[in-house]
Amino acid sequence: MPDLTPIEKKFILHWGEMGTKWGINRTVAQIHALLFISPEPLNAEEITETLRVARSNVSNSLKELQGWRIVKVAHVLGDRRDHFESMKDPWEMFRIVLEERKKREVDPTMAVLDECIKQAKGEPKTDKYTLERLEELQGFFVTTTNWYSGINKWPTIVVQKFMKLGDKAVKLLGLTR
Amino acid sequence: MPDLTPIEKKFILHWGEMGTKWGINRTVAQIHALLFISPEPLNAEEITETLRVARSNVSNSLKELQGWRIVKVAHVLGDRRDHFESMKDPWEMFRIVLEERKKREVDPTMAVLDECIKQAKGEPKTDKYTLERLEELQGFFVTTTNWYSGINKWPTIVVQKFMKLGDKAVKLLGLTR
DNA sequence: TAGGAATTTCAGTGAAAACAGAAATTACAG
DNA sequence: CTGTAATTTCTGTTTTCACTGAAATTCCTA
Repeated sequence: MPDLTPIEKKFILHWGEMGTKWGINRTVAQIHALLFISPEPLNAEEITETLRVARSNVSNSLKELQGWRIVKVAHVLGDRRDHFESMKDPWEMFRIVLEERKKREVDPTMAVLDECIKQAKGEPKTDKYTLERLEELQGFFVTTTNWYSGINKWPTIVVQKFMKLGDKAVKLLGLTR
Repeated sequence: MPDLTPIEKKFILHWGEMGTKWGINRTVAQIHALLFISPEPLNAEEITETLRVARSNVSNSLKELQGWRIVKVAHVLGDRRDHFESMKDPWEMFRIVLEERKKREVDPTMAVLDECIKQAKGEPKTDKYTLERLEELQGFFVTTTNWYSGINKWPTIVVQKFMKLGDKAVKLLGLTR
C-alpha cells in the first residue's frame, strides 16, 4: 500500500474528519482507516510515507490505537520491524470501541453521579432539585448500561439477527400495551 | 442559581470534561449541565456570573445548545431578557442528541461510503480489497441505523420497558438458535 | 423614534493539542 | 559485544480551537 487510490484517499480523509467529531485525533483515525482497508499489515515506515506524517506521530498514534484494542502488532516473516493490522469485522470493532468508551467515560460518570447523590442526601435542603435531576440521570445510565452489558455478551451475529428484526422485536414482546 | 454548591460544581465540571471526550466544547457542556440542574430558566447574565465565562462565550454556547435541540428559550414574565432551560428528561434528551449526531455525522459517513463503493465498482481491479471492506462497513451502518430508526419512533417509555427486559428479550425471540 | 438594554458579531489573544525532527533508547544480527 | 536498524521519548514549533472584550447590531420601551 505505497500510494493511495482516490477512493482510498476519500475514505481515509473522511474517517479522519469523523474521528475529530467524536473526540478522536485526526491522524489516529486516519491511520486506523488505512489499516482497515489494507490487505496486509503495514509497518510504521509505510504508514509514514502513505499519510505523510512524522514517524513519531505514527508511533504514538499506533500506541493509541492499540490502547483502543482495535489495532494489533503483527509480525511478518523475514522482517524485523513491527507491522500493524486493524480489526476487520465492523461489528466486532464497534463492540470493542463501545466497551472501551463505556469503561473510560461512562463508568466514571456514573461514579461521579453516585458521589454527588450520596453527598446531596446529606444536605437535602440545599440540593433538593439537583438531587432529583441527578437521580433521574443515574436511572437512565443504570438502565442503559445494564442493557448494554447484556447485549455485549452475545456474539455479534446474534446482535445482527436481533437488529434485523427491527422494531418488530418490540411489538413481538408486547411492550406497546 | 447565583452560586453553586460543591455538589453542583462537581457535576458541572465533570459534565464539561465528559463533553470534551465526545467532541463537545467544554463550556457548552458546562452550561448544559448548569441548565439541567437549574429549577428555573436562567438568563445569559446569570450563566456568565455562575460559570465565570465571557458574556459572548455564553451567547455562542447557548446557540450551539439550541442547535442540538436540548436547550430552548423561555421567557419570564416581567423580564425582557431571554431565559434558557434545558430539557429535563434524560431519555428524551439523549434520544434527541442521538438523532442529531446521526444526522450530522453518521448520515454523511454513509453517503461517503456509498460514493466510494460506487466508484470502486468502476475499477474493480485496483480496489478489490478496499471495496470488500467498505461494503462490510456499509452493511454495519445500514443495519444499525435502520434498527435505530425503528426504535427512535417509539415513546421513550417503551424503550425503557424494553431495555429493562434486558437480554431476556434476545432469548425470548429465540435468536440463540 | 430616540435612547438604552440586550444580544450578537468580530478581531485579537491565549491555551491546548497536534505535530515534526532530533536525540535517546531498545532490540537484534553478526 | 559491537554496530545498526527500529522504535520511543523529548523538546520546540505550529496549528487549531476556545475565549475575551469591544464594537456593532438588534430589540424593546417610553
